[in-house]
Amino acid sequence: MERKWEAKLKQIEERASRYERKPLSSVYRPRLSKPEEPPSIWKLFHRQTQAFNFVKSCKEDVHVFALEYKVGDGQRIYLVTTYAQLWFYYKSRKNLLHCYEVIPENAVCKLYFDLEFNKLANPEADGKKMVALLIEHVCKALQELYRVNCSAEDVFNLDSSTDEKFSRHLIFQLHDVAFKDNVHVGNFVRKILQPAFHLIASEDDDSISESTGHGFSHFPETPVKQRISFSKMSSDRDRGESQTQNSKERGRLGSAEQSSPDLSFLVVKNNTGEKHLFVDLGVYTRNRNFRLYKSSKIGKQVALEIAEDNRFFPKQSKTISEENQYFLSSLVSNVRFSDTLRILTCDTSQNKQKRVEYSNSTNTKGNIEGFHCSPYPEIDQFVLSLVNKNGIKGGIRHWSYFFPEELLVYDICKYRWCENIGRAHKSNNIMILVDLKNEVWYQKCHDPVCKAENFKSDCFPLPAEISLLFLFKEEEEFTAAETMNSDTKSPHKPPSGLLSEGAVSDADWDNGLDETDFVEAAEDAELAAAAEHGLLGYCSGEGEIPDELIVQVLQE
DNA sequence: CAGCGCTACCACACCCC
DNA sequence: GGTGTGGTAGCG
Repeated sequence: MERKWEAKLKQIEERASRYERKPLSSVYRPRLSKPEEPPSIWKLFHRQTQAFNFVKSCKEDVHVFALEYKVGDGQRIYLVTTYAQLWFYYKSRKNLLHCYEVIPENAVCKLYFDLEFNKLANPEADGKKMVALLIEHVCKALQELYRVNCSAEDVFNLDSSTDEKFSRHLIFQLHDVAFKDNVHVGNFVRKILQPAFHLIASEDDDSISESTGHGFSHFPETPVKQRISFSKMSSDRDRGESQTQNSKERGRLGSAEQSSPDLSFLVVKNNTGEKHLFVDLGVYTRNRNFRLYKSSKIGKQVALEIAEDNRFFPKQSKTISEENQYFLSSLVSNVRFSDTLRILTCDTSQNKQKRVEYSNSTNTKGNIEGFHCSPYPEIDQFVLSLVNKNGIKGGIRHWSYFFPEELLVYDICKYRWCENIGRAHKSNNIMILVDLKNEVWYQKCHDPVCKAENFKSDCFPLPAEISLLFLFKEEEEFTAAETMNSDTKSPHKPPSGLLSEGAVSDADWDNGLDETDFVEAAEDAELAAAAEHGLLGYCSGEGEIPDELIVQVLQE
């Protein structure tokens, strides 16, 4: 949502400055293109958002490419055209020398890797062998996690190495299988490379050989650099998950084999001697520019060419040249549509947690926690009503839910009234505890004195409407969780316009709908159901709620 | 006239010991 | 010293 606002704002500002520079002529004359003209689409934009807006307005199957045009500062312009037309002008390699595919955010795409290491800093590294081992590991993971069969023959292997640098792009050509988008690809890649992270976390050089073969028992307590994307909030849970994942993997690989995949071959040194992974994890961001087959970086001579050890060979075609086939295969977001296309997803534990928070609590064994608002907005409302008294507007700083006890613990901010001392604490915050099992609430606090005597206020019954509502909501959430589950598990067809071969209809454009909206709509279904009862809570970013809304809820 | 999307890093505030 | 936050240089 925030992203959309930012993008919209940026667009508006951009438009404003454009009109200031070039005001509209007094008479606006729209022109129609001649119907007999062949469809030729070749449009350049200075701004990526403009390029994507044009793509959306286009009936044809067009795509955004980035062209480097100034040496040094990596400045790019954006080209919108079809794959066929780009290839027509591109194939001669006389112009368009520094082209990048823009892998659109939220677009279905292939599994891909950017691999590199400094040859001088890693004189003993055998790049080809490392690529082969990586492919093997990835194929195994695809089989284990998604039951997808593939081998090195399905991996288009492109080389862009120099004397100093070993550099490869791998683009997986899976049959009837693609990822939901490149962020999911990144999640998948990080997940399957997890065992390698602890190898680079340690400082001493001997740890590589030492730690291999010991399996996963030496996971570092602190998340290493690459895992920074996982939030602090979910790190414990995430660690737990990776452990179970690892033990599963251990089981599947069998006891005869090593207890865990040996990924030490992925560890390389950069030119300052620091340990890094052979796999570049920085290429799975939104609208990532990925260099095209036969393109070079501006200012450099080396283009991406088919690697010596490439084992992928496209199908022979009478209408499409072999080179064109390779070109099309190299495009990450060129996913062939089929009725049996499977879309793979890989959420981070952060995203998973979001789902868990709003789904049936019995699905999860561990306790959950969060900030500002819990999965029970009505209870949040009630708690907020308790801490909004005498002109003091308290808020929810943090909440935790303990499953066995069915206990919601709210850390309150700003409001510090303590029943124990009969006044507000000066520097310590209080807690409100909601016991869902016994349908009561009570107060405790962080004050050391109160803590020492294990102070707990009297229990007060929860309002009947909250207890009742809780029962209702549990039922709704159960069904909602079920639907969500089947949705994510079963391979589903994305809405048309999402696939690279489908065009976005004008209707979609007018509605401003995109794939994210569909997903959000589905996830909000249960909240919408709650809203129908007129009791849905309301949470601002600050955890503060308009008074009139609280009143409304309490009256009901 | 005009790139984009991050992350790593730093400075700083705040809190609690 | 631990932890959160806000701003930014610089990387991919």
